[in-house]
Amino acid sequence: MATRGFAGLTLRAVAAELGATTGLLTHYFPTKQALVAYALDLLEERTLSRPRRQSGGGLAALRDAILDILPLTSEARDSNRIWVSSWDNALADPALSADYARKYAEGRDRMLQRVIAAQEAGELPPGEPTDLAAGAQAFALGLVVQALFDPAAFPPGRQTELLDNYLAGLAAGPCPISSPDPHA
Amino acid sequence: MATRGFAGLTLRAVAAELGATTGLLTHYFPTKQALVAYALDLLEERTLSRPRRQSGGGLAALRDAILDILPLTSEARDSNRIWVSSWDNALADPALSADYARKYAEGRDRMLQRVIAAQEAGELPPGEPTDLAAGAQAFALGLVVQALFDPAAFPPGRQTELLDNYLAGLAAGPCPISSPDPHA
DNA sequence: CCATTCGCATAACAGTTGTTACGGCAATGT
DNA sequence: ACATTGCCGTAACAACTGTTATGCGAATGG
Repeated sequence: MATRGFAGLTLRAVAAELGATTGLLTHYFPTKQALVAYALDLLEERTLSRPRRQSGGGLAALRDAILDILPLTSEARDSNRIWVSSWDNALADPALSADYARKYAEGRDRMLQRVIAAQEAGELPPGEPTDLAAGAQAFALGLVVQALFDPAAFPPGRQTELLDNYLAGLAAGPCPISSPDPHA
Repeated sequence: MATRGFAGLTLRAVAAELGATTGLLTHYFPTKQALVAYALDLLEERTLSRPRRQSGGGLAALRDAILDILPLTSEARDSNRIWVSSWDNALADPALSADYARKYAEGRDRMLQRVIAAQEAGELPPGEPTDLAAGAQAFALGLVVQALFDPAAFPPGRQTELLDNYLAGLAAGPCPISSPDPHA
């Protein structure tokens, strides 16, 4: 199921996996889209309510948030696999696209709170925190994609190494260099 | 085509877009997978041979490389849209997955060369350049995904702003903090 | 203990998919 | 001018899709 791709996700396949038939599925879901929507909601809820890392406040909390996203375990890999596969379907439907946009905006908000906390703790230099939050989520998402396609090149240790390097750069870095001013 | 998703990419739809029928397609391609493989190869070649930004060496070159990836124009948005949509199909086939892994490894190599050049020019602090390259591509990929789902929140100006902030952090930052040494 | 309702399997349905076979039409070579 | 070749449209094919209709068996309620 997590290995056959979104295109191979057919009602009969799901029913077979459940040891049931299509009758059950059509009895509980009016349409297939409703089923996949429910399944993805369930996946999101499950991963969100999964025991989260909580090794500290400030920068460590930001690190934890990203670690909770990365495919470091086989379970997390499957989740990300399904999620990435669902992007095709989501991009084809404007309503679903808006839903996904909202989800990622919420993700950035979660990052934002931790970025602000880290800044207040002095672990991150000042600077527009929303930019840092968006950048952190971009880093996480991009690393997820690369790790999914090349698990051998991105074992858990490598992923955390890259993350720690990224965070170290953030901590030492971003003096707010305003973009070159055309008129001056 | 770029808007109907990968699942809606049917032989008859492609033929209709071409003003032809399925006979033409089956005459030139033994199977559908061969067609999409050719189409994606063509897309890759076209975007790779597209006029690339070249505003300078070192860090500016790295910036250019990422700008060439981001969906800053409608054309680039369509390319990225198709590319992201193809991930579902690619993840379902191990051989295709390996192909994609190779492609992204090549992308990291392109980043790597520019990272090294920037380091030699003193525009980036020393540190493992392969890590920076992987991080830069992760940042680019993740920003692509977020921008595709929420174009309103990530207009071109916002994307370049985030990129410049990221690069500024890189330039000021990464003093090579080795990860905590267990035995010492 | 019987009537009723509900849950779900069975089966049929129309539509679409990739693929294959066939035939005509135009270009080409002699 | 004629035969031949290859291009490609037409149409058929089997397989499979989501969805709908039907019916049986068990649980439920009086």
